[in-house]
Amino acid sequence: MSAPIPNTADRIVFAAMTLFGEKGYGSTSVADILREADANSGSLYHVFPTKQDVLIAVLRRYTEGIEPMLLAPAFAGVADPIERIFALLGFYRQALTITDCLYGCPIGSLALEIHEPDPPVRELLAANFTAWVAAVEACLDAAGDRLPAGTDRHGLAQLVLSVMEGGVMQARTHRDLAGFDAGVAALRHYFTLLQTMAQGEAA
Amino acid sequence: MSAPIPNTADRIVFAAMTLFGEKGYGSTSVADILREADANSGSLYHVFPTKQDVLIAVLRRYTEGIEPMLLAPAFAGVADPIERIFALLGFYRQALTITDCLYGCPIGSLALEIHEPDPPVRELLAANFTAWVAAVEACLDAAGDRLPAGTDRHGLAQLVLSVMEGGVMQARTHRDLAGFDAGVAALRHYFTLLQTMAQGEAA
DNA sequence: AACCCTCTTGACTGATCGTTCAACAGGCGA
DNA sequence: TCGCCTGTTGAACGATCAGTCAAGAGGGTT
Repeated sequence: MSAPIPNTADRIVFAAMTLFGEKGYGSTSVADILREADANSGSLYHVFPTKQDVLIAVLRRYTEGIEPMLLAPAFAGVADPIERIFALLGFYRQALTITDCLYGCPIGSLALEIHEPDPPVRELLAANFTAWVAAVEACLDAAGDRLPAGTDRHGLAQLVLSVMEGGVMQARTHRDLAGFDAGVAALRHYFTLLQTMAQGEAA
Repeated sequence: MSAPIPNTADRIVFAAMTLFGEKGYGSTSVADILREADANSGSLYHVFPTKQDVLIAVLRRYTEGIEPMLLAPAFAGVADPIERIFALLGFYRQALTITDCLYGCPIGSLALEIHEPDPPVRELLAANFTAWVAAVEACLDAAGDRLPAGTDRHGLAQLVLSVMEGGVMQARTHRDLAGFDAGVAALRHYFTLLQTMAQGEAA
């Protein structure tokens, strides 16, 4: 378990992940990636046919990282499934706080930046959203009959994603967390009403 | 009222508005704009010091266009203030439908693409969001006591913006309206619950 | 006519872009 | 020791980028 020395390919992917998150895909040059990864262009093109293949590797790593890097830390110490959803939202809030409202969700940024993405890129972006929504939906399932019977849990999970992405967008644009917080507060209120409804059903 | 012949500056702004919406700011070259506007580089740089000033002009035009180009047509024939909000969301849905889920909200796309925008750009993006939220908030105000007393109308309007932007993002990424529709349906349900609450208060 | 001013033309610049490639380094099996 | 393979080096390439500029067109004023 000693610290593994990252090989060139891993350093490149990590550097690209950082830079794509900070500056976006189009505004990050291959030269930027090489500088950040301390590598040469030949090494990059020995592993990745094109810059887009670096993006694909980055998106794959994001997909793999959802569970260990995002859900696990966000859910740590939170047992209640509905509170887990808000803990997840709190995780993004923290990222915004730390970076002065600059860094939000890299998948959302890339999804809107890449306007006509090649099929593999679009599918990976979609897969990231799907996995995120599935994680929230699993929390809703775990909440069992605390939600009204017949609740569209998948649709509700998609609403949670919209609240997160829309909140990040507003926070970044206004350099102010208010828009993010307002969305989360309204969502919280909606969940309260849903749980009240479910209690009424039980009686 | 005969059709005015657009001058070069207007043609450039219109071309840039189209292209920034289709391909984004970074992926649109000045040469693209000149081709679309049928103009020469000297003409553009005679009017606009830099490419960013073209973006600023585009964002100004978007701000001016919110009322006549967005709200007026979306609200046409819809008197009920709460239905107006959903008519506005329907307007974006229509844009997604027409363009096969490619074209969403240009302001949202630009807001996430421009990562460290110069102050004037960021302020114009923020002004667009502010005006949009204010329009929704005005509908909520017009709904009067159909919403519970003490409702945070500004925060609720920000939620509506998040639902729109998050829905557009999901629709574009999945090339499928389902994520957009699910968010709107959940929002509709939340509004129904709020109105039920308000009726209970009245009794 | 002479002058001025606004706007247009389009070739041009230097920088930067993504990408290529011949040369080379080092470990490993024969 | 030899060849082989994986991976590295960094100069170089053509394309494209945002931006420049000297020249001129066209209309209004004197």
